[in-house]
Amino acid sequence: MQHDQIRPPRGPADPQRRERIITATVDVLLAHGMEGLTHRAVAHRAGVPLGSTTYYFATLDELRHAALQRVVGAYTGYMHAWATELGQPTAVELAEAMTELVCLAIDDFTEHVIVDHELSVASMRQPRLKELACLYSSTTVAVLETLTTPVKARALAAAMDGLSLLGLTSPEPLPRAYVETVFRAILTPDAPNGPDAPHADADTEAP
Amino acid sequence: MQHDQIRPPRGPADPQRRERIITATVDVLLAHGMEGLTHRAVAHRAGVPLGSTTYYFATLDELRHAALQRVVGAYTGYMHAWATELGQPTAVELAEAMTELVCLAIDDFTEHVIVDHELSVASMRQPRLKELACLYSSTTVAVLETLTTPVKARALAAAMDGLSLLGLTSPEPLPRAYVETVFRAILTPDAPNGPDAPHADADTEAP
DNA sequence: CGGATATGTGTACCACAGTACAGATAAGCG
DNA sequence: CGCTTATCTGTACTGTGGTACACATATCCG
Repeated sequence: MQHDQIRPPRGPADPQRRERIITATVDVLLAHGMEGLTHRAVAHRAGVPLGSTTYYFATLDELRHAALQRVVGAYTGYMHAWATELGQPTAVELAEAMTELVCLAIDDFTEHVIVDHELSVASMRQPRLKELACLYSSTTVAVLETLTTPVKARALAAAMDGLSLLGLTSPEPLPRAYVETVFRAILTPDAPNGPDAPHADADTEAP
Repeated sequence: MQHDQIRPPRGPADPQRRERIITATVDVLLAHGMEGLTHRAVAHRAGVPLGSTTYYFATLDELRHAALQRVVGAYTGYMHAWATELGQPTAVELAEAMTELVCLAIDDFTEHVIVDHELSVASMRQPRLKELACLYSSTTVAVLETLTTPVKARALAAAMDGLSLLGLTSPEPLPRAYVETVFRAILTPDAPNGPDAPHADADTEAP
């Protein structure tokens, strides 16, 4: 406190250490979920001493929050890019794209989606997580609203969450046709499709 | 082992003790979630000594499983009764009934629904819970299939899960109109409703 | 009624994990 | 080059919680 120092008193030896800790935290979350997130697991993963994790983040809550922020950020970024690439799809195209999206999420981004759901559920009992969970859910609706009408966007968003939940819950993989019929039911009027008569391959029993 | 005893060697002093422990476990789950489920909390709640909880259930997993079974059972029972009472609704009636159902779930059965979601999410990392989580999700679809076409039933089920997730996640209560438009989007063809032009009051921003 | 056996419980052990903090280390300055 | 000060880390403390298990208690049979 001598010279009214304004700049940070000293630069840290490894300026990326904080970042690496967050990254490691995300990795631990993906691998073991909220339940498995511990200071020690993060420290091990990041290759830093245990003390570092509490040095850069006062409490485990803070650390978790920082990591979840990054996860949600990845989601919002991904979704915006996805929508941009889609342009102005027709109803059928959108149904197809959403099917692709959900199947990809379940198959290739399993851990990410699981963490997203864990965040949502955790936010139900921990108000401190509400904000992030809301950002997540509102992003979906906001992005879909650029592709269809507001009402359908809501329905699609809800269905998307429900389907990914189902896909990750059921032991067998969710049939692609199953997913697609749901989105078509929302996006295309009954008439063109036949009054709901299911496609031959779309009638697989719900797992 | 003297007389080849076949009947259970002796009746327990309090034959309802086991049941009371399960009930207490459910209560703890409702109040504090999976995270907060501990032997001690259950014992306290049930008014039994700590040892009892491990006496009747070898492990915490077992206890949790028994309690979740009861929660899911309550859900399936409720849903079947709900569908029975509905009879053969029109599309509009069904949309209304589902709106009522979701709003009621969020407002009056909050803790129950939260536990349901906790079960679903937990089952993603714990295969031992898959079976129960599946029973839960498949019940919804099965019940709805008695009220509408299979494809719409799936869409409704997915949307229902997504909406309750959203309702429990968002800080402000989910507007009733918001919920209803989603179900109407699935259940009623575009034409009669106007091509998706939202109702005046149904356009509340997503929370 | 007394002993044998099933039934139930209080206590203690152990592992895990969040966090505090005394010290170690390194950077700047005179 | 040594002192001061900020930066970092190893270790230890503490609370929590699952589970084991030695004892207590109750039932039944002879």
